[in-house]
Amino acid sequence: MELTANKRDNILDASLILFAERGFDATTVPMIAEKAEVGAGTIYRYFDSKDALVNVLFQEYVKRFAAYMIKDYPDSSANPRSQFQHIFYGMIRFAKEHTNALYFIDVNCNARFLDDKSREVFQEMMAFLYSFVDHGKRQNIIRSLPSEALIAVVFGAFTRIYGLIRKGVIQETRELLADIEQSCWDAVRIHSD
Amino acid sequence: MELTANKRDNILDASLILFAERGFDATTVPMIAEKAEVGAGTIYRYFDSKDALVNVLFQEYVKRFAAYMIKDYPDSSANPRSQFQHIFYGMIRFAKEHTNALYFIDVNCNARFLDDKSREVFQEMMAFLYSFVDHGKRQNIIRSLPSEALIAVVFGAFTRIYGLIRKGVIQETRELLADIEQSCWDAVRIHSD
DNA sequence: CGATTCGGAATGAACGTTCATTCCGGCTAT
DNA sequence: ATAGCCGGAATGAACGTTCATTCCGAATCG
Repeated sequence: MELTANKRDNILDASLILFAERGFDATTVPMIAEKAEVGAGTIYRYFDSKDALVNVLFQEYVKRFAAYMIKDYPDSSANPRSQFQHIFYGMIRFAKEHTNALYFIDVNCNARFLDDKSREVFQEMMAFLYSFVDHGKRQNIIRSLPSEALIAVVFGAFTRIYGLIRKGVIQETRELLADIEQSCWDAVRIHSD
Repeated sequence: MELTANKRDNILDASLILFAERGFDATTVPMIAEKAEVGAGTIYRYFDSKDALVNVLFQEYVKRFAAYMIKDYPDSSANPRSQFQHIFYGMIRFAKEHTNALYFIDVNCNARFLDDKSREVFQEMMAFLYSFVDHGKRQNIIRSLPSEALIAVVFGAFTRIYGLIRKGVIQETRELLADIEQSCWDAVRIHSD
């Protein structure tokens, strides 16, 4: 039982690293098998196909990502500034622990191989972000731009930064992250000056 | 001669669309041939390999992108605010005319299939942006974050926005673009309030 | 308690398919 | 007429997937 669960996890872990490093199409099943230290056929004991595998992986991590942001989220009586901070630090915690997963989600969230379930799980996560943005816009604290655009700005900036951290170009320090958070907030908030 | 140049261009145009839509690995040479309305073998009359083709395409468009930003760039006596605006509107002009190319460059600027020349051309473009950021930091107008991070924030936000425009999720209006420009500037500048 | 049987998990060689690339017969333009 | 460009069938490598076989621990029997 232990070993069984372990192999499945080994396959998922190996896939995530390879998909993040090389992309889905450039990763072959034998590559995954080698990294997971299982036979190529074993992968098909746990997953119907390479496509099914990537979808399981995607859904798994999108759900976790959403959980990081939603956990202890200040309710709608809280001010947008602290809600933003909560979401952003949730993203940071996820990114710290699952840097490859963040990159994998980011690159593949519109990929052609995603099935309906994967798209649905992703949209659920986005719906949460829309509700936050709309709340802030109603209070005249967040810029009145399309919600998609505001989310794109923050998400784009954030994933890029973690791309640089992933590659070792910049160091992930508390100060840097605090500054980036402020920078992203300044991008979406309405300014008085 | 006319026809010859035309075929080469057809191949490049078809490749750009397909690489942007499906990605490099999921685009086959016969697909390119069909879209370009040439035989598969003809592609190899103009390019050594699929890899060589994608590198030519990448370098071509990175150079054009850089040209859009650098043309009429205000010299270092100008203030960073107007320099930023110039760069940003250069990016917008490029993105408007070559939306697929922007997406293609963005997604593939770290791809494993890029050769030394492609990386060099890309780095040249980045060097220009570094010099702008450093200039602004020295004048205490731009946040003292790593230049890579500041560029990533703006670039990440910008390419995401054009991703949405490309997909038709949001409309590309003069007002939206002006707001996004302001939003990105607010992300990198030092605030007085 | 050791020997034997058993069943499902694991394997990797082999399969059909599809890829990037080559090659050559025919077509075009002069 | 013919030189050279062109197209698409041919090719071999590599892909995702399958399946006959091996392996291994638990259950059963003597």
